[in-house]
Amino acid sequence: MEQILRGTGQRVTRQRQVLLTELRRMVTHPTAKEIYEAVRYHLPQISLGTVYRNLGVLEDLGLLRRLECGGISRYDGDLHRHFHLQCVDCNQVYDIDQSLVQNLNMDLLKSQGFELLDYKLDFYGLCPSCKKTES
Amino acid sequence: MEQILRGTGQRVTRQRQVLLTELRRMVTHPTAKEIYEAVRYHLPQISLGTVYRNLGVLEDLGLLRRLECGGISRYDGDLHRHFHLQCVDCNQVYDIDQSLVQNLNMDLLKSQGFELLDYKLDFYGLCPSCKKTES
DNA sequence: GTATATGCAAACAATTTGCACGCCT
DNA sequence: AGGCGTGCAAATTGTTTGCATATAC
Repeated sequence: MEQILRGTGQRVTRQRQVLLTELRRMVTHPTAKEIYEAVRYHLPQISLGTVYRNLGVLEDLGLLRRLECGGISRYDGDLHRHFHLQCVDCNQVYDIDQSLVQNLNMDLLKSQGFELLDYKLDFYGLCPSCKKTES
Repeated sequence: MEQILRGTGQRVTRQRQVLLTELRRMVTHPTAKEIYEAVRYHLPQISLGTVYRNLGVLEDLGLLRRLECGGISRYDGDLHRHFHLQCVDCNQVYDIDQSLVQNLNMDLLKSQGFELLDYKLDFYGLCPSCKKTES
């Protein structure tokens, strides 16, 4: 992270270091406020505005990913390509390994004149525990 | 639409009829406010609150789909299965035919205990016109 | 006639922003 | 030393909600 920040003329601050460290530790796809709470444990003076600003900076640099979950943003520090399943009952977000989806043929799109930069594949359904409760 | 509404004990109002008709006519994946403007042309007294309420109702009934685009919702009246490409430059949303993505193997997920209800595949990149301007 | 839907406006919640001060380089 | 980053609080924006009235059934 430090090299990437410095490479773009931006500064390595304690707030950014702690934020990314905490996000990478969390496996729950936290919201901005949840990240704020986690970071505040180490930096009691940090503000929510700084969290939002730095989430934006780190997202632009590709150091984290933002998920759109029912109108609010959640964040993911795991950069290895994978998908998500959001439970429509408890709203928890689960990781789905990319290998479950085969033959995503990206090249075809480029032939239509689009410059393809990224993609997101999201599933919606019931997680095993909610599925049990439903019945 | 009328049968589906009545089937769930809900009423067929002029607001709902015009809203869905207008949305189906629009090919631009409009926001709630854009839909409000279009509908207001026919129903000058309609309120934005009613538009939001009815977008929710019609979405729950599966009569339209909601897209999450950079923190705000856009709506799609085209129910045939297709994907979207959002231009990261002009933010326009383009339709991508499902046939461009082959072998999306949904069955594998179910074997892990999830009840799979829906999925969304979204691409991000540059549309042909923005791609030209960039270079 | 009765319950649901509407219009209006206020409330809400997530996110952004302006500004004076602080800290990274 | 200089400028980017921060904390704080206020502003903004998309969306939701309470309530009295209107309307579909």
